[in-house]
Amino acid sequence: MITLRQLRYVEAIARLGHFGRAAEQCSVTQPALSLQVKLVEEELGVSLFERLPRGVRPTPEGAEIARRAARVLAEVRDISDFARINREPLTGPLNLGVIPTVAPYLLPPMLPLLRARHPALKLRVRESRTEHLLDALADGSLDVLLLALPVDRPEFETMAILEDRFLLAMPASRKISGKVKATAELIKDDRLLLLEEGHCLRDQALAVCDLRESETGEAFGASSLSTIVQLVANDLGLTLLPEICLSVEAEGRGITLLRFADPEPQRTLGLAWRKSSPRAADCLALADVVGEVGRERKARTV
Amino acid sequence: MITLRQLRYVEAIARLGHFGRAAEQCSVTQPALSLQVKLVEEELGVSLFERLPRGVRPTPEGAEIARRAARVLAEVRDISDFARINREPLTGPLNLGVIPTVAPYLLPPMLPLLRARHPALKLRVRESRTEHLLDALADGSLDVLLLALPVDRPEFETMAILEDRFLLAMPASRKISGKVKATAELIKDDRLLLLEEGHCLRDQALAVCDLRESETGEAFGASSLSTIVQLVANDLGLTLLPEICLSVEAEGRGITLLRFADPEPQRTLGLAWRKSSPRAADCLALADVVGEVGRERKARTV
DNA sequence: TAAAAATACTCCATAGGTATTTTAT
DNA sequence: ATAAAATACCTATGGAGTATTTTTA
Repeated sequence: MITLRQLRYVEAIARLGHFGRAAEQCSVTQPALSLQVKLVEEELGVSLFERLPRGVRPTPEGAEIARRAARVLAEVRDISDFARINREPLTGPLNLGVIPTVAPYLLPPMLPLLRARHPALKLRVRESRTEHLLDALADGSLDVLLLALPVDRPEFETMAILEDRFLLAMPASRKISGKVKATAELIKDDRLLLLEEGHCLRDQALAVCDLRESETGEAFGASSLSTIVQLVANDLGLTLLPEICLSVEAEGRGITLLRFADPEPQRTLGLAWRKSSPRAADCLALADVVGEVGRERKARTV
Repeated sequence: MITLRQLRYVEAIARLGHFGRAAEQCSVTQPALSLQVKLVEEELGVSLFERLPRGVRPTPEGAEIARRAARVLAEVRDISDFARINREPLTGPLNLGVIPTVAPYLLPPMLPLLRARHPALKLRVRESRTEHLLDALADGSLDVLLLALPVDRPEFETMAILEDRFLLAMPASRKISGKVKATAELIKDDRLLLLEEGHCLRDQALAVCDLRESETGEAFGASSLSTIVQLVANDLGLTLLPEICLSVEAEGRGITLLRFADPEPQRTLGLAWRKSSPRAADCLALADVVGEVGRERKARTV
């Protein structure tokens, strides 16, 4: 019967192409590896490695078996992680991905709070656009994402945390009664400033204004909301801002904000993780922190 | 470090709810199991089972870990299977699913051929409609399907084997010049007889005639092509027949067949299997047999 | 109190280590 | 000729068995 130890050895040898180095990485001697590999080859009745004078090369079957072994080993690691995470949520390394239209506004208050509540957490943050984050989540280089829902990949679990309303930002120079509500028509008569393509916020803003990508004309594509706010302040157009960014981007910047009439357009922020992830408990704990910070941020600005 | 043996024990105990019976199934003594479970619980720091006076119940964490263990064990079994299948394709048990509009025509010639070429193969066949077959393939109760492509599930690998043209079947009483070609219009003026809902052939026939499901009127839903052929022979309507069925269903039955004009409508028959299946080599060997039988059957009839 | 799991203790199979030989270019 | 894998042989860990005790509704 095959053992996990044997799969570890086979995987390491396939990866390194060398019994000696694999032995070192597995913290055993080379003969120990040789023996186990021999046993596996006998048990399975296939030759796993082609022995060359300067190392080994996996046979086609060996390569496939090593790939499968790697999957098995990862899942076994997941079992240990699952147990540890359930024992003590938010400890150890956690790779978090955040979209650029959320990171600058929610991370600053989140990080100290996480540090205080979960001192054993080693958070590693990556900021990137939705599409890249989803790919990284799928291949395991990220554990959990903070982004705008919905996410259409069925292999991911998601959890909505926060409704983030959109407000219309216009130059402060325009005199508007405090009672006026924003509408899509108001925007169509002016120039809508957007983030560059690939930002989900761009697509959401277009949807709010009921515009297709093709109708945007020569719309400038900014790479950050601060840039856009500067442009708006200088009367170069209008934009939509999510409320979580207001305290950072809108105060004292020479812009006026207008709430939309009900139903107010909004995006839903939440977490996403692999359904098979052992860190579901972590995600729930993280969701608490995100929700807390988000609510506090909203309260401050609307 | 956790071992596969421990995962086997944990999985068996969770499944049976009883150390003693699990020990029996694992062919070890109960104390051996108890010890290994204890080691796992210590290593993971989680209690896996709630000990009751008449057996045990998995804790929530224990249940999740047992589920993951079952996955790991299945994948390890896959590794062994993969090796065995590569050593000797088409040996051992293989669960094949076939759609009802293919099974009666390709299986009869396939089975003796498989028996002759792969005497060690223990083929188990299930005949059902596409949807059920796909579900069974997904949950592992079938290993490979013989059906009409395409299949839209990304977790399955498919391989096209055979183009199976459709011919128009009409009552022999109608006098038609041998030169006339069938067209969709010819069918619309008459009554199209179809299989009951759920058969992919029904949908394909509707597509050929450019009809929606809603336009079929009170179309009778037959459960087999032979029934339909009888109806056609008695001048109750027309139907489309795939060429692989002709030698069985069309000879001496009082119907006339009409080829379609180019491009002739057709369905593509092929195999589907889980991408992760260890039996890809089996599938290729099986594809050879299907292709051979299919070509021979077509040659006989067109 | 009775069924079932845990413990105590012994044994042995097997993984691993050291020293050495064989292999392949 | 040389790097690297295979083999020989010994050691020791840990998994399994038998007998027995403890646990819990």
